[in-house]
Amino acid sequence: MVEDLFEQACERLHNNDYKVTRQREIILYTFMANSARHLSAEDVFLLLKDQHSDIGLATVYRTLDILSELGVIHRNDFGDGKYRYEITNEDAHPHHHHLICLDCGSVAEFDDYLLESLEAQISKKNNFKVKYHNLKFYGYCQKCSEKT
Amino acid sequence: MVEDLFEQACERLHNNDYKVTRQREIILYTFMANSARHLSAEDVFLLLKDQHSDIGLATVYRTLDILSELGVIHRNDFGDGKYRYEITNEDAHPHHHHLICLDCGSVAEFDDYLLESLEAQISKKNNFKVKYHNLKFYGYCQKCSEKT
DNA sequence: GTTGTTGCAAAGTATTTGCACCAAA
DNA sequence: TTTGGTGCAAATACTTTGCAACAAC
Repeated sequence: MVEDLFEQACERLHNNDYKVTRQREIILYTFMANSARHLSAEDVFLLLKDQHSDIGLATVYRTLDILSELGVIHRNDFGDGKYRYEITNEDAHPHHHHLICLDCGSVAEFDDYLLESLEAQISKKNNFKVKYHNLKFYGYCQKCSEKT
Repeated sequence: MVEDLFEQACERLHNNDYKVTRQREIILYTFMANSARHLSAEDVFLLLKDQHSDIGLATVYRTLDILSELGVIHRNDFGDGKYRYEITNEDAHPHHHHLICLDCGSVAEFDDYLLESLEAQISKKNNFKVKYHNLKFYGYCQKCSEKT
């Protein structure tokens, strides 16, 4: 299962004339090992610092670009000034959206099940070919609600 | 109607111990005169350049911060690396969401009418106090679809 | 008069790029 | 061997900040 994800990612790199380099493998593994988190480029870089201090920040940025272009990881913008990425795993963790706490910044998730029909309506009404959508709820998580 | 918007904005400034300065008035008028657009800080600055070249870019940024904090304008992030603002006008142009073209970057709008119930569900299920939501559809506008 | 505001230039933050060297296929 | 990838440092893009002069109330 986990190997599948990795193999799939390598295949996509191949198919798009990208090489499977040591750096890309390591970054991929980092995402697989942190599938519950939403990592920024800096986060990834810091996670690598101990074991793989030779990998530069620019390489991390370049790899994140490629992997998200290929759909291997998904790029999120939670409005905190940097992109955050998570590995795409439609089997174990299908398409979902985010609940972002305005107080502590924590990010929770919820499944996406009723945007499909809305997407179809929108497409028709506006002559707009929807490729994907992005839904975010901002508010206060339980912890932060209780503080007040 | 238009004066109302302006008066309301000034009132909110007052109520929050902000002064109603010449610069803030001018920037407000700029938004009212461009209500159909989604202006970045740079856009506003350039619109002012001819008639009001004395207003600095930093002032524009500071004013946009305050006005969006007060809800007079609304801050959007369409993923092109800068924030874009539009004036809030619940009467003439109620709460809405955006269709962003992945090709030409144009932004169209659609009304928001069915997210309310979803919001309630989410709140209950996740113990999360939703304050607001943000829905974006990415895809191709009619023009760009026809090019291919 | 008091206090918040302004313009400017400098600093900050996230990201991208040029280039010589290096490694995957 | 060919072609794309890498690390580094410099560059870029957007935004924020320190500060002395200034304007709203």
